[in-house]
Amino acid sequence: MDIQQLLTLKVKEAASHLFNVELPLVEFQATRKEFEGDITLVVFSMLKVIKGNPVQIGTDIGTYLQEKVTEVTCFNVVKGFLNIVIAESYYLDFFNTNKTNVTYGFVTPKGADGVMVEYSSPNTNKPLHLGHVRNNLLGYSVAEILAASGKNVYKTQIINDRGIHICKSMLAWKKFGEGQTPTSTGLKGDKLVGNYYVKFDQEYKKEIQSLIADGVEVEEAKKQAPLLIETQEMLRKWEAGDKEVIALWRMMNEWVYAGFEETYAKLGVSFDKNYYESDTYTLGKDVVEDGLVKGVFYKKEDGSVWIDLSDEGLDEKLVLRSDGTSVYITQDIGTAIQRAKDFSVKGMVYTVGNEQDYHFKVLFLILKKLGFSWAKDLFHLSYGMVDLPSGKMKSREGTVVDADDLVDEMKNTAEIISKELGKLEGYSDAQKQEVYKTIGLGALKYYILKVDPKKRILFDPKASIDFQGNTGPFIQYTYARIQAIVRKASHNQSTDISAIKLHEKEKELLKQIQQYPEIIQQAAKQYSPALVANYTYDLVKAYNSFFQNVPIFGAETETLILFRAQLSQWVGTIIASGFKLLGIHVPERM
RNA sequence: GGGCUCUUAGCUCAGCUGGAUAGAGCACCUCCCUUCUAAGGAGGCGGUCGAAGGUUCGAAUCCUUCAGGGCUCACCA
Repeated sequence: MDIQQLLTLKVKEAASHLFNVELPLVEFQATRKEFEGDITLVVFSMLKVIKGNPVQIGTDIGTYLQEKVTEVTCFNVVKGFLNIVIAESYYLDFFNTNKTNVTYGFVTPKGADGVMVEYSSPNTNKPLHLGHVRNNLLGYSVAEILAASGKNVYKTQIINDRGIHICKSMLAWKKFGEGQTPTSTGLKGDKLVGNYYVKFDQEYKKEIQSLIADGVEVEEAKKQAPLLIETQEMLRKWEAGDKEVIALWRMMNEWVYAGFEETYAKLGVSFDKNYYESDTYTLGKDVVEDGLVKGVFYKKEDGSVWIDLSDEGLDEKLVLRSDGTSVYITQDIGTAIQRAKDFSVKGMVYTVGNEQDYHFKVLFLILKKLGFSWAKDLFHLSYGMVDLPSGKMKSREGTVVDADDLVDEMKNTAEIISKELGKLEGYSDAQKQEVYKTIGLGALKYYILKVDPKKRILFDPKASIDFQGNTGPFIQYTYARIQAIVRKASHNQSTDISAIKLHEKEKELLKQIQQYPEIIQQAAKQYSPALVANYTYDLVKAYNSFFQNVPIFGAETETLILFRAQLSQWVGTIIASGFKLLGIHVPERM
């Protein structure tokens, strides 16, 4: 039990003892710097239950706490705030009992409390770009955070490997590709296929122009263009299982998967299971039948099936076309049910951009109406778009920021700065490259994850990513600095530190560390890596201030040296732990 | 037009269920490397929290209206 929990109990006890009332909630906050104290009870919020003068009430409760709680040494009351001073022995105890606990802050998963996190879910017709990068980093990090908070987590993606858009790149390759392969061109498979997707669009536009020149109306020209007709024909063949088309589709998809694997490895993300839309796109139809029987859905005269959500403030939504084929949401219904069977999970998290907010609202509602008990535990991890200074990324206009290029660029920048500073003497080239990669990726990941997922990010590839201030490298640097201390320190763990007088900066650090478990829980509850990022930053700021103002190896006594070195080491461990939750590595030197 | 969402310092962002004088970083200006890594530290400058009302002991936070930005409202995915 931490001090806040203990005090909460005792304040309730005081209220019932002194004022004969039951307190519904007790509100604490950190004491502001300008006042004496460690933790502050907000008396104002209790006035609804306890009538009287807040200063008097605060004083009465303070007196009670000082008498009954050994950790409380003294207190003061300012207006409606009761500032409580906690004994140093409490912080030293906290240090001694937790400093070597490697899973400090983590809750071990128990039982079948599983949750599935879906993220990435790319199309196989073009390479991953900046938008996917945000998606991947968010999904991966949320999965890590949920796992740390005590859940069994399964990471998945659903690969959109079929449909008219996939046929476009296939057709373009067939017509204009001249047998090019990743091996023959030296291109990554996803890049090669992406080029043909672009090629399709170019040729398609040419055909439209020439039709228009022949006097065809614009809309009509778009429909009549031979390339489009051929693509539609190809899709029909694919659905019919045409051997030649399927073989082409398999081959090109394999190229893309190899390319994606490379990018995922570069980003440091991974999945426990992949789903493929080509396997799942027929799912959900039987559920619609089921829902019809239950009266959740209804059929219109033309045979199409709908759900009426106007009671919920939404519209009517189509779930099956009049020709009996399924739409996007039909598949999602089927896939969700499939997954609930595959892994017996309680919750599912969908990492998908906020342009699909409405879709997921509808999806979750339908699943609830169909009566699935797990439907209440579904969550759409909705995030804002990543915009460029020039506006939205458009693949057709070539303004996309490619994921691979971006990572490489970050690494190069890290390399340039690192070489200027020249702190890696003695490292082999391979070790140096590893450090550059760690720093470059750290900068990118932190930059994206420190922002609240809901907010959109304006990304300026040239100016956005810094290496100073509230950045990944700043935090990594602090870690590297601490490791220098750890290397130098003696590793005697058993010195009695109970007589130490804590420095203000040390106490500050211990208070910060104490918050870590709660931060993980909050971040999990809110699905927000940003909370972890900002916490880590605050911790590092507090450490740097300590580092610069308090001598470690120059301390007066051996005990003090050891304590400070161990405290440093612990801070380092928590930095590494927090960063791991963000999917960011930390370097031993930089 | 309906729905959802965002707007905090010149720029990028914190600010958790309403709590003390709204906080960081970047940029700009001062200082600090014969001490453990200066990718650092100490300080300064900079704010009518988009606007106006309301709720109350107290509002950046909750409610209403308005302005501006984004997304969305397909028998596309």
